[in-house]
Amino acid sequence: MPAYRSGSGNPAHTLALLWREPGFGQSARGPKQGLSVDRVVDAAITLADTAGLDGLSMRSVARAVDVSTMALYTYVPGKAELVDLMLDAVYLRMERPPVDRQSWRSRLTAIAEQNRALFGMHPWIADVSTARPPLGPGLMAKYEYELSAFNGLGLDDVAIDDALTYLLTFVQAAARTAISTRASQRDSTMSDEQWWAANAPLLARVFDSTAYPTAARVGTAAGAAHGSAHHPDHAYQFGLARVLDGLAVLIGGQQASAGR
Amino acid sequence: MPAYRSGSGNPAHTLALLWREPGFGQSARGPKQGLSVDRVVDAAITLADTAGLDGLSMRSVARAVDVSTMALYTYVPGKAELVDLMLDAVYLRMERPPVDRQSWRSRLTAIAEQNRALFGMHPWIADVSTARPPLGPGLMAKYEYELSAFNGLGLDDVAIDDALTYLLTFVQAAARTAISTRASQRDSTMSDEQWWAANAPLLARVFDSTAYPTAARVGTAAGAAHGSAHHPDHAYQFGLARVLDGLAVLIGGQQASAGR
DNA sequence: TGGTACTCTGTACGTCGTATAACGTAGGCG
DNA sequence: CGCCTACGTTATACGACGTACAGAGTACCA
Repeated sequence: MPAYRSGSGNPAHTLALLWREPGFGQSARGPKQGLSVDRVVDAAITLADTAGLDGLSMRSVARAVDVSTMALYTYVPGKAELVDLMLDAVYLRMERPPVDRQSWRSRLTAIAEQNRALFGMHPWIADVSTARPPLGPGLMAKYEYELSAFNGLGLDDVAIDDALTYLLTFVQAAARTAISTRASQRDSTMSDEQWWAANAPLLARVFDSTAYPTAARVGTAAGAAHGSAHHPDHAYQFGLARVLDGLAVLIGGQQASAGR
Repeated sequence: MPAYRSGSGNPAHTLALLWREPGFGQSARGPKQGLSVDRVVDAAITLADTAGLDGLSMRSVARAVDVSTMALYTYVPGKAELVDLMLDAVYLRMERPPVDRQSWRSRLTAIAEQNRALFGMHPWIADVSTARPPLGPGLMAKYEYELSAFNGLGLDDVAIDDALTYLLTFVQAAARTAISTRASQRDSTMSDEQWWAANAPLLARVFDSTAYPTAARVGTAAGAAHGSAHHPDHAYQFGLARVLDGLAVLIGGQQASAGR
């Protein structure tokens, strides 16, 4: 899929749109606009939530808000900028409960969970390019909030940014796995278990398990341990524990919670 | 971009293709095939390396091997399966130097570096869905090899699989960031620094830095520390250190290497 | 020496983002 | 009060995409 994300277009225009600068929604002369940027963005988010970024087409958005396709281009310069606006909009709407929890582990776990929930509601986010993020009010609020979870840990500003980036990168990666697992099941009429089951006998014929003894042993063990169904969830839980343990070493002092 | 990856088609057919089962390249009757699956796959890899998965079209592959577009479909059932074959092919060709290094940290670092190099040579891999991997000889060899780095650490089979998955997921996520940063720079005529510079004054007008004090402070510090806000290389180094520290806790005994 | 199973080609369909031009509307100015 | 003009909106069109389908040509087997 094309890496839909602006950076492309005029940064000034995109920024003005993100912050809903006046002078972009209305001009003196001519007919009034029948819609608003927000209506368009909301419709697009709703569509993308069920169809994904590729299923999201300018035509489908136009149909949803009941205008011709090209009318959208008076609200938004193009699909890349629309995605920017969608992303900032969902960022802005995230819940941000107070972060006064005792331990930093529970604070960071909460941040991770909130982001995981976001990917759950809006799977298309996982496909949005992360370079050159939309510098809108949503991203700012999210960044400000998440940084606050790192207060009082003795990290300097640069380390705080690094640590947050690390945490969020992990959540995004885990979410991508979960999403693509779901997507595979959805558009193949075959469940994951059925797929592995369908492959097993053929694989047995073609695959010399003496040639790859460790792979055969570990793969079998891993497959048996979790029916391959909850695999993404398990990977998230395992990974988050590791991420926190890794950060614990950076933060120092705290004793890590071992065990799997 | 559509999530090009099979699982879709007939698993039997895909598997047979992956293992180059005889009976798929040649049939008794009719004209001989002028090409081979390998020629098609190689051409596709070369194209994807420079144009990405979206720039890779069946038409362009056909042009590269000098046949009509539809002739490809006698070698490969469709683009999804072609991508499966490409992925397994580059896996198979990875270097696998002996892993007898002393410390497990250097072993895992080597695995990470090899995968990072793979993403560097074949950026399109980062866009390939990870669910339902191509169960071909390349993946098997890679899996077998990478598992061997976890020998003798006292982890059980399930934990080994979890740990490897965790490591590889991290490398992929870091690679994605690096790749999309490069991509942004490539197709926007504006360097990352220029883009941030272009945004800075506009942002200053629209962004109330008293409303987001932490974000302003940390963002500035991070931006100053390394020339722009997103530094894929730094994020990789920072992240890998954290990943290893996190696994150290799991493995136990070893003292973690603190410090950033 | 057919017949037939196969390879390969060209055309066509429906999708996409968006450029372009035509049309309609309504406010500001004479 | 009425025209001009800037702007919203629409329909059409272009070139890309993956691939279904029908036809043409080829070489083995009976």
